[in-house]
Amino acid sequence: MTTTAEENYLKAIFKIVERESKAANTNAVAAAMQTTAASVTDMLKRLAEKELIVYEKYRGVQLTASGNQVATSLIRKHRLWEVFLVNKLGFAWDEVHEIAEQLEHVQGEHLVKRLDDFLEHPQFDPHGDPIPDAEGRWAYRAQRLLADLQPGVRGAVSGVEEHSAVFLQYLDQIGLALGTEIELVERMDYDQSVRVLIRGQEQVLSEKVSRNLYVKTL
Amino acid sequence: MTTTAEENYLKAIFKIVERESKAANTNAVAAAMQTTAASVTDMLKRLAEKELIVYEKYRGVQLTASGNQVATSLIRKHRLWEVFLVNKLGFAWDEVHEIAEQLEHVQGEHLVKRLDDFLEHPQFDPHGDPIPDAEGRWAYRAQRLLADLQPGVRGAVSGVEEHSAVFLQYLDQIGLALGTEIELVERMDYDQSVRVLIRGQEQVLSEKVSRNLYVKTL
DNA sequence: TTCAAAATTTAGATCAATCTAAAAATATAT
DNA sequence: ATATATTTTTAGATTGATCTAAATTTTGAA
Repeated sequence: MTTTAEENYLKAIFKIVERESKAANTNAVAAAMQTTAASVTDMLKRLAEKELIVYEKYRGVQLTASGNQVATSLIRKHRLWEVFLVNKLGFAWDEVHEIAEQLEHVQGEHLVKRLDDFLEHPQFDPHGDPIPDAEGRWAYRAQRLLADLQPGVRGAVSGVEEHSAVFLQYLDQIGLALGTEIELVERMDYDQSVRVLIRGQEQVLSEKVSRNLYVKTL
Repeated sequence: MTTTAEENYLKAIFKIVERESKAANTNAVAAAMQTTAASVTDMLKRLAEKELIVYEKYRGVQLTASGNQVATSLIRKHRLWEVFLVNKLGFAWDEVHEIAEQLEHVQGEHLVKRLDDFLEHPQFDPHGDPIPDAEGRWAYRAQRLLADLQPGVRGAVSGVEEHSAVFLQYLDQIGLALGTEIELVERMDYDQSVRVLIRGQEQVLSEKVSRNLYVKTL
């Protein structure tokens, strides 16, 4: 069927198309896959041959229905395995990406279904990202970036935009986890940093943090 | 480090050397890996280059200390994942081999340790095979083939020699699982089939079955 | 609008893992 | 002990995934 390399390309293309709302170009895919544009062109030909993508030379690439199905299933598996690693094996949220990256390619009849049952059908992964269901449907998340909230608004941390270990560890350090209540006290005109209230404690978060933190308002 | 293909060769060599108590020859490895002797020779050169095996042309192959460590770790991971699949996800014992074959190659710091903790340090996998500990030590199993027991001896099923799905399903059908108590009533001179007592019911098992079933005598 | 810069593709290699067919080495049976 | 059979290795290809360097196409700025 599809190789691991092909699957990783499909996932990368899916994410680029989702983010940019247009066909993914070769360089964007190369950057995402940490490889060269030439390698990407080769792979795109193979994926087009298998009708997993629609590829027009020099014009970028999009997923076909079956390519989309493969990518969605991979994201589903990746996020379910992340829930397993954190909730069952006790990993921290910044430690699970690389392992889930491998686990998502494990094939086996009923494996995803049984894992999903075992985990009791989680809707979100440990970073707050939605887990598509078995039919590929996505849960809608009523959340906003901390950067977009008005002063005085309260909410609970519901996800992160950036997934780097260093950012996640920083959040740990300042006592922010999924579900933590947070109130935006004031946004500084000078540098767009924000004063927030976390467990009765006032703290200052940089604009960068506020642009990478999702909050579900209460 | 080592590729998945290399790891699978090391595991195959480990098992052949264990079974035959001598260097594994090319054809035996080819049979185990379901490939050609020529492919095996190629791979042996690469593995010898990496000092994972000791390979003398035309004289067979054995594992070095580091090759042995890799193979043992793979078997440990394979069997731990099988325990996970059966005990946690609810798979049957004849359904888990292929999936564990993939899971054993997943790399990740602390993954095996955390999985082992989560499973509460099982000593045996769902087929009764011993799981080497983190230092590569094997649990000793005081078990004998049903075929080697004397009439009148009672015991509990403790493992299988053959691992095929069809054999395991046959055992399910006749009500034999790990731990099931069984008594050898009589061995027939004619065809070495055995009359056994299982949960008060007498049944006849073929010689073939008796040669593939391990019993821990009481 | 044209031409240089940027993006992309093509050409030609390389590497791991495999194959078939042929050659060489080892084992075995008369 | 020698010839035949078996086992193993070598030679030469192939495939997927990658690379660098060169050629081509597209984009956008003067």
